[in-house]
Amino acid sequence: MVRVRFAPSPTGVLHVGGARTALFNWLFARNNKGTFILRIEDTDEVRSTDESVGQILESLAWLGLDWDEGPYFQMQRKEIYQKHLAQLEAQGKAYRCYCPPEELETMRRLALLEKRPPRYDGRCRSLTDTQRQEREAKGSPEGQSCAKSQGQKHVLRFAMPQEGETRISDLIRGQVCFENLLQQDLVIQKTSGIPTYNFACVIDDHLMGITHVIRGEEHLSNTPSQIQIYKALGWEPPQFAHLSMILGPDSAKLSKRHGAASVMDYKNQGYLPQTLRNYLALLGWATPTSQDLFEPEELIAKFNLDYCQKNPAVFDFNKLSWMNGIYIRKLSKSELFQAVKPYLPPKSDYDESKLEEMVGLEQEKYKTLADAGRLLDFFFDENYPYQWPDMEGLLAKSPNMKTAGDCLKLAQTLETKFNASDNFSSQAVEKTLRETTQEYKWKTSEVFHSLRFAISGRLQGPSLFHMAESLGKARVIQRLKRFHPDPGTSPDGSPALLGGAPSTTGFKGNSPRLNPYFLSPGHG
RNA sequence: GGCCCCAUCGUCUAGCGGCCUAGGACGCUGCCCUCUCAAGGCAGAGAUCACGGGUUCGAAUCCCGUUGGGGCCA
Repeated sequence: MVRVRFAPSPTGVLHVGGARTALFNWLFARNNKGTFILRIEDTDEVRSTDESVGQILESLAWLGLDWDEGPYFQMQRKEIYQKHLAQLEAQGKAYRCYCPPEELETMRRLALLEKRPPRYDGRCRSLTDTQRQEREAKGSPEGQSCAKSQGQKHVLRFAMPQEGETRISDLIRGQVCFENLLQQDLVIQKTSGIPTYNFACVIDDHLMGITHVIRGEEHLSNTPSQIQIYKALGWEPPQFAHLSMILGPDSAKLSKRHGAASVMDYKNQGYLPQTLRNYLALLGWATPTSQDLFEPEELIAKFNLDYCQKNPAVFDFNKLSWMNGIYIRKLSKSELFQAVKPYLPPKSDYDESKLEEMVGLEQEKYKTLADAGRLLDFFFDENYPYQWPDMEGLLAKSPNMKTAGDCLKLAQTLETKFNASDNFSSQAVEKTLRETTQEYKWKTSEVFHSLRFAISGRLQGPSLFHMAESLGKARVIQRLKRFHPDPGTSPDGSPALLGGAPSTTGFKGNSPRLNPYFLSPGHG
């Protein structure tokens, strides 16, 4: 029976590297009909926070990675570690070290200076009983954690075997060999009495019956020490699988610097959980056919540790965006609307069904949900500007429409026609437009683009007829009245060349990063 | 500094001794579709498989070394 765990330290947000580890564990468990356990490794009493625990749980839930057991908290299991710590000490497999932190620091510096590996020399290992009593009496070390109430006068170090080697049969990397003599006697219990990460991890993995430890490559170097602890306790180590790292575009470890590093960053920027899950699965894992897109069940069915990649993977924001577009297009209109809603202006004159219709018009263009701003802003802003260079561009491409005045005339014609008709469905709008094209003997594009420009201030947008229908007759006519393609014809006489009055809604599309709606969904 | 890991198009990767004149995907370029932008379809550019030695009839694939990147000790 497969039992795996994800064991984050609650010292910050859940990063994509951690999320990928969680995902692979989860996939492995589900694929093998095994158990996925969540364990919070909060033994770093200084840096661990409840807030971080909350964020990690929230991130996992958002990604849809549900756990079968836990969360367990290591700080609630201190007695358990205590027992095994005492056992090792009694058996002489661990010893008290009284070296003060400053002394260790000096030793390390000296070692580096002499170009030796900066490892603890094991000087406390061979202390006699009398020497030990002396140290106890003196009361060192004086580390910060020692100052705490239950501080002890020593740390406990694990006595690594001095000869032989430790072999790891890694499921991804194969045989990896470490010489025992080169491993240092690592601290397994701090002066505070709390076990260190490496120790608590071993105890829990054993006691929780973990069969496969799937974790990041950064833990590979810790593994020989951990294996020796298993042996000292008379336990069989689990199987190990060390996943390659995830890097940023500059080949450095992925971090905040690269734009988004935490799972919640991606959520807030408008990525779908199914996108991130699918994309993360592709970092360091691939099927023999290099398949890119997976249905959730398919991913579980096909997941296999044998397909894991050994070399590190660079996180490709481009591909993530492409994939997000794919998943956004797969949403139903109402799902899309619900997802995009937090990115829409908090208030507008449109009712829900109208909004849903508008959101759906641009479904194939979203890369992220936050694109709603860029894509739909003109629906909400009656004071959108007209840019003269756009008008010029329009004229340049129009053999029949010679001047801005011609454009205005067309707008007036359309205004009259729309006014005269009761039907303002997209079909009716199209009919009117095509008729007008005939009458004017212009190219369809000349007429269509002119109307688009007049009623939205843009040359790009959704299907013109549907866009008009969504805006509604009254609004379209109002916008046509407002249309002023050049300064001479501006209805209020103000210079219209470089755009109209400032936006009243604050919902402007060209610089989404500056707009609060795009930064935080759920605003307002 | 020591130990450990890694090395195929810009990126994610397929490949596990002959099917490879190296396949797919993102991105890029062009064409088609089209009321614009997208989406979609088609085509194209892009990798002397890090380098140097071996082993073999034959190597991207196995071995050794070098270089480069990363991790741990921190």
